[in-house]
Parts: sequence; structure tokens; C-alpha cells
Amino acid sequence: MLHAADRRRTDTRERILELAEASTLAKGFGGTSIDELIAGVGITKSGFFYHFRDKTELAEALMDRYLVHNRKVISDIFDRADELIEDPLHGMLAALKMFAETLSNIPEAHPGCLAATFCYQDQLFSARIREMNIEGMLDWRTSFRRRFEAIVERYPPKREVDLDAMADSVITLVEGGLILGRVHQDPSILPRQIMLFRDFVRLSFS
Amino acid sequence: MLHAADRRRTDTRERILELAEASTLAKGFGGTSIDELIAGVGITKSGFFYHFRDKTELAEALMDRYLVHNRKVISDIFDRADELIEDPLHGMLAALKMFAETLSNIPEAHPGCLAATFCYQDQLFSARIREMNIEGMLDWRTSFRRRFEAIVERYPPKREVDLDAMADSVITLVEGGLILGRVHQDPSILPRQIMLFRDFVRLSFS
DNA sequence: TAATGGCTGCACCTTTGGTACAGTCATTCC
DNA sequence: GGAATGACTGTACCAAAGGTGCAGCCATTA
Repeated sequence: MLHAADRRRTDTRERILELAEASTLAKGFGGTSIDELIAGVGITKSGFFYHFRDKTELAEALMDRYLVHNRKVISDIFDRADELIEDPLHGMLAALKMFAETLSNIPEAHPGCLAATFCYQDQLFSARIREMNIEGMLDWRTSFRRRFEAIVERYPPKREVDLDAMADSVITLVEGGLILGRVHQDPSILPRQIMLFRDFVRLSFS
Repeated sequence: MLHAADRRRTDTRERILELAEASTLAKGFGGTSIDELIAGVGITKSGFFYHFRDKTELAEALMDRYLVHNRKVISDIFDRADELIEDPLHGMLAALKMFAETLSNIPEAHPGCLAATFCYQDQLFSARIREMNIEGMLDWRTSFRRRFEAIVERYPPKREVDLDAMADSVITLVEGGLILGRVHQDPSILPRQIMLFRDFVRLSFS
């Protein structure tokens, strides 16, 4: 029988994922070999395939972690903004500023690029990976969309605004900003894009 | 002696590049095998390695084509805008609209994601590839930066604007928008992001 | 006619991502 | 205390992908 407190549980799987994530963010998933992972964790190949049926299952597990982390990042920021500010517009402005600050502090580690990495090789992976990728991006879209709707209600804009596009803007800037930041080796690019979008939000609803 | 009109010149190399580009955009560079390319072009492995020392040299050649295409896209649009409009702000607004239209028409084929593909695996490639990637992105930055400076001069904004970030916005949105468009299977996402940025530009300088 | 460009053909090598399966050792259940 | 189970190890073997090295061949060109 298997229950939560089973002492036989080891942290090997977790350690594989940890190392795989770091390596994937640094070198891409394709550049991360199983041999490298088992050497790093100190197990054998059989040990690896005991935990993951194949490399695709490892990718799925990484995406799973990413989705969890993703949701936490979004909700943490909006929860904090809601705690501090009642007004939807000013809450959004505060949230965007906090988000930009968060990105400044952990520029390399953001797993957003996991989505991009998998996106550009998705033919190689399972449909599961693609679905998870969509799911993660929909999390952003719906969270922002709902809040922009609240803003529009209280601050009707002069010109019509493409709310769907606006809701997608942040994740678009994150994905693009991570690429630019990486290419230019400049972690300030992404937070500055977010702050620029914040200016746009302020201008749009005032 | 080798000169331009050498009749022995074949188009094999060009055909390899053509096929490799299409395959890379569809499946990623890692997912594009040499065997697949030589089968498609109808040559042998030796034939491939006659043209390219290794797969990295193929990647470099693809990036080369991308840079050329990249510059043409930028200059075509701004040239046309300059032709029609003298005012820097309205020229920019027109250019952005034309760009969004262009993206709507050729959503799949835009090679921007070549940069992203290579970016997320750049440790595997030569320093050349990374330099070419930087070069391509600087093309965007400098082109836009110059034009935003002209706009600021004629239309001094009320609040201070981060011109560097603004100059990077379009390529950031392109890279991010290609990812979202790919994940959601929705080619309208990118052009709409560009149109949203256009709104921001209009609002910022009026 | 000789040289050269643009290949072909063949042999062989390494790395990576597996598959298959038997054995081991510590813990836990009864 | 013995059986079952979880978490592995070890060994052997396989195919695909990315090469390397080299000899040869054929059409064009100097």
C-alpha cells in the first residue's frame, strides 16, 4: 500500500527535475542530455527511466512545474495588489509595477522560456505538451482579461480598446522580452517593457 | 579561376537552405535532420557536407538569409511610409499599420522565430550565431530609435518616455507574438499586438 | 588535355535516446 | 519473521543522428 508518509519515497525524481530545469533554461531542452542528468544526480540510466518513461515525459513534468509556478506568480501579484488597492485601474498599475520588480530580481530563472523552448520544438513532443502550453498562456489571458473588464467598467475609454489583445500583451512581452534579454545579455529589457505597457494602460484609461 | 558566371555553379546549396528554412520554421532546427534534407533535395550526405562543414554552418547560413530578409522588411516599410508621409509621428503610425498588415498576410513564414529558435539553443552553436542574432535585433532597435527621436522632437511628450524600451517594443512583440500565435494557433495575435502598440505610440505623443 | 567543381559511394565512428530484463537492497505490511 | 514492494543497479543491446575520411566520377572550363 502506498501512502503519503511512505518512507521509501526518495527525492531523486525531484532532483532530476531540478537539474533538468536549470539545464534546460541554460542550454535548451534539446541540449540537455539524459547522460548529463544522471551524472549530475548520481544515478544510472535505468534509474532515470524508472522515473520517466522517456524524455518527453520529463518535458511534461517540467511543464507541470512551470504551470504551478506560473499560476503562483500571477496570483501572488494580483492578491497583493487587491490587498493594497481597491480601484481596478490602480490595482493593475500596482500589479504591473510589482511584476516588473519581480522580473528585475529574478531575470534568468523565469521559466517562461520553457514554454518558448517547447513551442519551437513542439512537433517533437506530445500533444500533452502543446495543451499544457496553451493552458499556461490561457491562465495569463483570463486573469488579465477579467481585470481589464473591471477597469473598462469604471473607466470607460475614449477610443475602443482591443481587450483580448491587451490581456495577451503581458505574456507576449514576457516571452519576447526574455528572448531579447537573452540575446542582448541585458536583464533590464523585460522589466522595462512591462513598465512601458503600464504607461500604456494608464494612458488608455484616463 | 572562379568567377561570377561560372557555369558549374548549381543551385543545390540554395535548395538545401530553402528546405532547411521551411523545416526549421515548422519543426525547429533540432528537429530538422540532415538525412531529411538530403532526401528532400535529392543528394547524398557527402553532397551536404561538401556545401556545409557541419550543421552549425547551416544554421549560420540560415541566419544570414534571415538578416537580409529582416533588413528588407524594415526598410521596405519605412521607405514606403516616408514616401507617403512627412510627419514622423504619422509616418510611424502608418508604418506600424503596414507592418501589422504584412504580418497578417504572411503569418507562418516570418523568420523571426529563427532568432528565437537559435536563441534558446545558442550554447550549442557558435559565437557567430549569437553575434548575428544580436546584429538582427540591433537593426530593429536603431531603426525605431532614430524615428522615435524625430517624433519626440516634434511632439514633446507630457511624461518622460523610455525611448530605448520603445524602440525595442516592436521586435519584443514580434518574438513574443510569434510564440503566442504558434501556441494558440491564432495568426491574428501578433498583428493585433502591433496595432495595440500603435495605439500606445499615438497616445504617448498627443 | 588537364584541372577543377560538384558531387557519389562506401566504410566507419560517437553520442544520444532508448529497450529489455534480471538482480539487489532497504523498508514496510501482515 | 517472511513476503511484498519501491527504488533503484548492471549488463547488453539497438537505431537514429551527426559526423569523418577518402577514393572515384563526370561535366565544364582554362
